This record gives sequence, structure tokens and C-alpha cells, in this order.
Amino acid sequence: MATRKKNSTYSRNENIIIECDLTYAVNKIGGRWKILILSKLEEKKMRFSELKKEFDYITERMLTLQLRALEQDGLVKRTVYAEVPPRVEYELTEMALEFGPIFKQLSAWGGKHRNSAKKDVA
Amino acid sequence: MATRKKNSTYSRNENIIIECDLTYAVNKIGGRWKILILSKLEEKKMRFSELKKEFDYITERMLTLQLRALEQDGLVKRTVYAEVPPRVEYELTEMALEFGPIFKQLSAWGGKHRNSAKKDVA
DNA sequence: TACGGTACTAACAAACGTGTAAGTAATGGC
DNA sequence: GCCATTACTTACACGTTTGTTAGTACCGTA
Repeated sequence: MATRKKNSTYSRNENIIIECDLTYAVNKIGGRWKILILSKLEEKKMRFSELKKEFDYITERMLTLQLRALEQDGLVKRTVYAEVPPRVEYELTEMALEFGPIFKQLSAWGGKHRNSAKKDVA
Repeated sequence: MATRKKNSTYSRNENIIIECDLTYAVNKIGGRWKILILSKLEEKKMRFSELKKEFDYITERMLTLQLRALEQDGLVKRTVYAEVPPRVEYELTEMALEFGPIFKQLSAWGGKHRNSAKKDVA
């Protein structure tokens, strides 16, 4: 997601798949940490170090990568303050805020079926 | 997604992440082909070979894996007819049908921002 | 001069997802 | 007997994502 693409079928298929609006959207929020980050930022803008504290098992590298990808995709806005211990704040863009209601529904779906999945099978 | 998990931080983080209803939901539809498959099956139940024709760059292996995962997650129902050239039909479960409206919104989001992304940046 | 704090980056390694190619079973038609 | 058809499975290899560890720049403070 943040690295270069190689040739071969892997990428060829990727291109085909991205043709789909739905897949396009889901890809933007896919990955291990993106949704969690977006959820946090939905509440309020946060600094790098604050985000890091929220998910204390994420590494700085991963947090950086995910934030970069989100920024690249226009979902978060990054603001750097030229201070001495650096200060960088991240906040959602309008585009990302539009995910809000969708996230709520997905979350509701998850909550509903995560619990029932323990008993049912189909 | 269809393979066994190993130990180490990779899996440890996965567990932490799955605590979130939202991530739980998105993980069910993540992966390269799942959404496309679900979209197709939303229209009507289909045979393995029909699905294969729909996405002609998917390999049989991938299609099988994705369908198995979806079945495991309770999103598709698999029906085998004991005929001579085998016939297997796949259809969505109720659980999966509940994704319908959410998919529509995600798709709309994708359509909207996929086009504007070509001009804008933030 | 050494030290601490913030927000990173680089080089490397492990785990996972995806693709390739070939092979399987069952049976009806030739 | 031999082939075709369907829905797979297996063994292997590639490519990507994620994690590990160490290091960077900046400047104010001690």
C-alpha cells in the first residue's frame, strides 16, 4: 500500500480490481491500523505521540506508514509546527469525515455478528 | 486469512485489533476478491464456474480460497448437488445481505472520490 | 558537552496473501 | 478404454504488509 508495485499478475489483477468503486473505497481503509487511526481522529485531531499512546502495540514505523498512506489518499491532513521538539498534528479531511456514518453501520454489523458468531455457524 | 496464524507480535496485534467491531467487520470483507464476489452474489446465486467467468483473471485456487473463507465467516452458503459433473451453488446468507446498504454507500463514496482524486489532493 | 524529547527514517527480517502449474475424482458420451 | 466436464486440491514461488532494531535532526536545558 505504501510501497512500489512490481509487475506481474499480482499488480495486473490489482488494477482490474481497483476499477470497482466499492473495492476502491475498502482498499483505502484496509490494512491493519488505518481504521483504528481514523476512528481516533474522528473524535479529535491528535499528535503523532498521542496516537502512538492510543495503540500501544503499534510501532512508530507502522504508525508513520499508515499516516503517510492516509495522507496520500487524502484522508488525513498533516500539520507541522516548526517548534523545537517537533509537533505534528493529524486530523481528518472532509472526505474522511464522510466515512463517519458508514463506519457506524459497519461497526454495528460487527458488534451484532461478532457475538452471534460464537453460537451460530451460518 | 485462510491460513494458520503463527505466534509473535504479528498475531498478538491481530488479536488486539479484532477487538474492534469496525475492524472485525472490515476484515471479513477484506482481501482481494471478497467484495467482488459478494457483489456478484448479491444479484443472484451462482455456480463456481459462473463466478469464475465473471472475473476472468481470478485463478481457481483464489476463487476457492475466497469462497471458503466467506463460507467460514458465514457470509455465503454453499450447496453441493450430487451430480456427475459436480454442481455447486453459492449464495449469500442473511448476514451478508445486511451488508447491502453499506456496500452501496461505500461504493458511492468510492465513485465520488475516485473521480475527484484525479484533480484534488486534499 | 551530554541529555532529553519529538517525529520521524533506514536496513533488515518474518509472516501473510496471492499467483502458477499441475493433478484429482466421478461419470456419461464416443 | 479414452476424453471431456466441473469443482476442486496440492506444492511451490513471488510480492506485499507488518514488525524489529537502530539511528537521525533539532534545540533547549543542565
